[in-house]
Amino acid sequence: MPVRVRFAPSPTGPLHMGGVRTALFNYLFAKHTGGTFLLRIEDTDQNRFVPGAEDYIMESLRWCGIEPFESPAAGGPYGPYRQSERKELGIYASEIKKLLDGGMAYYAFDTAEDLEQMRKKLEQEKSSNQQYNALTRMEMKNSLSLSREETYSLLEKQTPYVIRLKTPEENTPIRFHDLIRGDVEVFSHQIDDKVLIKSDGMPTYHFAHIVDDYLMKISHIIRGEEWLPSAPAHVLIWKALGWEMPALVHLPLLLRPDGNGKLSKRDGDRLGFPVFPLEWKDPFSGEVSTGYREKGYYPEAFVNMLAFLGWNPGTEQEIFSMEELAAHFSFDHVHKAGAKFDPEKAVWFNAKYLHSREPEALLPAIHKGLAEQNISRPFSDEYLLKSIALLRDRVHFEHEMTQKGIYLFQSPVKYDEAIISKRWKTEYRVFFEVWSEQCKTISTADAQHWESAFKNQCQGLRIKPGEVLQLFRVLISGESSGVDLFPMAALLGGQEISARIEKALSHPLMKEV
RNA sequence: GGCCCGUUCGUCUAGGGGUUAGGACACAAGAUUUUCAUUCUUGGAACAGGGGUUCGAUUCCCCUACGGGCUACCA
Repeated sequence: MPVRVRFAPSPTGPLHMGGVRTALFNYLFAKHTGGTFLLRIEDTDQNRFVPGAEDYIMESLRWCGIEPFESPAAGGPYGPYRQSERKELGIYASEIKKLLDGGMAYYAFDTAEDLEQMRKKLEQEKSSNQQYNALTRMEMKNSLSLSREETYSLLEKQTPYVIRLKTPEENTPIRFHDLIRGDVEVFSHQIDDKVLIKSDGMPTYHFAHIVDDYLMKISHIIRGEEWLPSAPAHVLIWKALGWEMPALVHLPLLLRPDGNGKLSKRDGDRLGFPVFPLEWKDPFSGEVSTGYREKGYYPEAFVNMLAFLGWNPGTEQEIFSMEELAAHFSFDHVHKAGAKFDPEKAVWFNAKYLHSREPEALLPAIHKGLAEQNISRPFSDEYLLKSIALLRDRVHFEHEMTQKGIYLFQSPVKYDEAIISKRWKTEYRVFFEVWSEQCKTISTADAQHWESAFKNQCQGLRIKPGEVLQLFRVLISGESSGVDLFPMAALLGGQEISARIEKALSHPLMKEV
């Protein structure tokens, strides 16, 4: 049986990184086995529909390089790929009729108030069972508790109803196998009579996904662990429909970095990291949430990081391309426990990718960064390449090269006050005046030459290099730390260095101290 | 409350009846002959607890504790 897997999000908002990881594991498994990965939109809840969410999901997957072979946009042989459109085809209606006719599902007419009352009562009784199921349904208003005539009359009067799954009357064990968790057993009285068709005529997730997975010939259901508790009910539905079940795979959850609980949007806001792949603007509130893309992450790094949340290759290799990931992926190496997300490791992954980029490949990023900082002065590629060589390994993101290394492209406008007040002495003024003059005469781009010239002068004036080294840096860059000092001087050139020193020496900070 | 799933350094994890319990992130120290970063080296740091089974258990079984998930006409 060929492998066919699906990612089935509902368009109720932006896809969060946990969802992306579920999509990724589906995709990797498909690629690994030579199978098919498809995207199905589960939009059966009309109340929660959010405009733009479906496009967001598609764009997120595209950015990550997780392209579905079949989808609402790409089409495919098992369409349509939106459940709302499948409903129009009458697929769910014909299947639910089989269940109704076979006595495996029934009509229920209870109102919201009825249900609330039942739950209250059960809670007051401290009953261990608090569900609408085999133990309680005969006390409710449905086609099982009502006479045939009463039921017909209610239906004729167009009384709102739902269709529920009829779980077994006896408390029988339901067993299933999960590729990650092994055998799981639950007793049927623990399961509720799940609503299969809502009063608006739409199927619920529980019913729709089973019909669609069957019709789309899905071989493996790979989804988050939050679905594990309802899996036994799904087993019952599969059996009632008389279909062979796909394999079940429940992935561990992504947990918040601190404390406990599922990763949520709030954690991102609070701890300052994105939880969404792409920026998202809420169409109702207008609230904007940032994304990994907008924060400057490479999609490759993001995917690599995500893959390692709950999975490992069993070796010590950590950097994997999508192809390598697919080649090595297996559920045998998926961890059972939830994984706490560590934003710092995400940064590390990005830096790792950045540091292995060829300098030439970083040219566009530098141009973009300079434009963003309104620096219009043209630089030669040679100059830019040398700057990249100096900057690349000390930053974590492309845009940081022109932010943290802005002094390579413009003369500093302010100086690190703390370091100046700590180190500056009046007698150094002479040193730097002499040094500035000397710089004018240095025309070489050889960093070694610059270093020995600087040290020679220190010796001549009986000053230890360590005393003035950092001041030299502050004078020409404004910063107390930065790229290698003498290569930077060599890059900027004698005239520029001299000009910057003179400009700095006329600054009030250097005058008054 | 009930049910299900889980538990190896702070975090992500490897391992699996006999190991100096391995790696990565983070952290600390040292080195690159005097800044900062990178890099390199080194270091501290873990098998939740209690019972079994066994010559031997971190590894297998049970219990407890703790954590998480689910408990909607949401997915």
